[in-house]
Amino acid sequence: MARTQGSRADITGPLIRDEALRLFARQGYAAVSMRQIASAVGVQAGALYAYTPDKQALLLDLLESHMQELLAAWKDIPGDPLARLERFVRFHIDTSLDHPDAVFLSYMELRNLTPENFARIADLRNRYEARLSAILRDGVAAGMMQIDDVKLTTLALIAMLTGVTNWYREGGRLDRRRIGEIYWGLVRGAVRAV
Amino acid sequence: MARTQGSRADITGPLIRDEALRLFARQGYAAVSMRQIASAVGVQAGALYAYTPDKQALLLDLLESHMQELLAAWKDIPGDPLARLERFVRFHIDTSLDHPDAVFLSYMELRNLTPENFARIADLRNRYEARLSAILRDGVAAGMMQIDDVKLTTLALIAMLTGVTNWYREGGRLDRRRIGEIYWGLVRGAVRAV
DNA sequence: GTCTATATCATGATAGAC
DNA sequence: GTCTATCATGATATAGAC
Repeated sequence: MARTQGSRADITGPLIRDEALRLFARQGYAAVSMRQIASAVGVQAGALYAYTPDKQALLLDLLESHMQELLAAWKDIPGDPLARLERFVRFHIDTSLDHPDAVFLSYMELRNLTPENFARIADLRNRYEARLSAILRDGVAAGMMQIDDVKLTTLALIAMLTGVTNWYREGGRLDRRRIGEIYWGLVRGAVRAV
Repeated sequence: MARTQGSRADITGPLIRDEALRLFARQGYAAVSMRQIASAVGVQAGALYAYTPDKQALLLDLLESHMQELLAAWKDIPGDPLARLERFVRFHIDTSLDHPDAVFLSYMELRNLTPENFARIADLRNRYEARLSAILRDGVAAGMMQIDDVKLTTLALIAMLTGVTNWYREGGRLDRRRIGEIYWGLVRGAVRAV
């Protein structure tokens, strides 16, 4: 028995997520219509509702799976806090540049989440920040870093690293490896591990 | 001769700008309706159009005057590059905390500007960043700082400093002076001026 | 300068055919 | 699973009275 007209359930779902992420990041959640997403996917607007109950659930899904992926991807290693910090810096930059749209969404569209959904994302974000805080604390304890305030330094460093997505362009003046080196130099100095 | 009904031209203009800034920052440009702004001001939606030709012009006006104010407020001083850098750090943090909504808008709603309007804001932003780059270059020339890449370091530091608006809450654990100290410590280390 | 009323259009979401 | 058609709502912006 042949499929019904134009059914492509296997690829439509991921496509909706991809296009929604791209459009939300470029124009903002509120500025993007369901018709616009549907058009980018190549279906009619009504078809989207076979995959998501509503627009808000689509946003939550994008943010939540990004944060889950981020948490799952980072594997700390035992040993020298300085080596762990360098790995974190390069990991965070690489991941941010691999998923610039998701990173942008994560910082910009939290306010468009319902309070309950916001709490879920904030919790995931806190767990990620705690990974960096742990490294900094260990570095201080080992006498290898000098840090006035671990919590503030965590937030400051993450803001600095995430900022690469604001200006990085593929094929630009600096490649990723070089960017990682420069930022690692800044971070190493900031924690007085020169 | 008495004024016509409810006319308050002297205060309505600034009020519209204040409320629009507040609402745009909290909900996003696209998510805020002209009715919503009017309601916050205490007039009907139609009255807004006596002050702005349209919603886009209102956004441009807010962003442009914020950047102009920022540029006008920063006065560099001759002398020790390190002292100049410290002043810049404290200035940027204080200004960001004084105008958190405008700072947020400046980073967030550029994408909702028309290309022409975007170019105007980007130009102002570049001029501001150039102020910091100049200090860093002087610091390197004087042998007081070690910086791999002045342009990148400029962007990294500004992203870090601006990040305070993401978590700062009036009356929180740390006051502004202490925050300034901590960030200055991070910056001083990052440029190897320990 | 502000109000009321309205023109025009786009939106999120749903119903039912296939 | 997708389409077409549609409902109900709310958007920007304008016109004309006061």
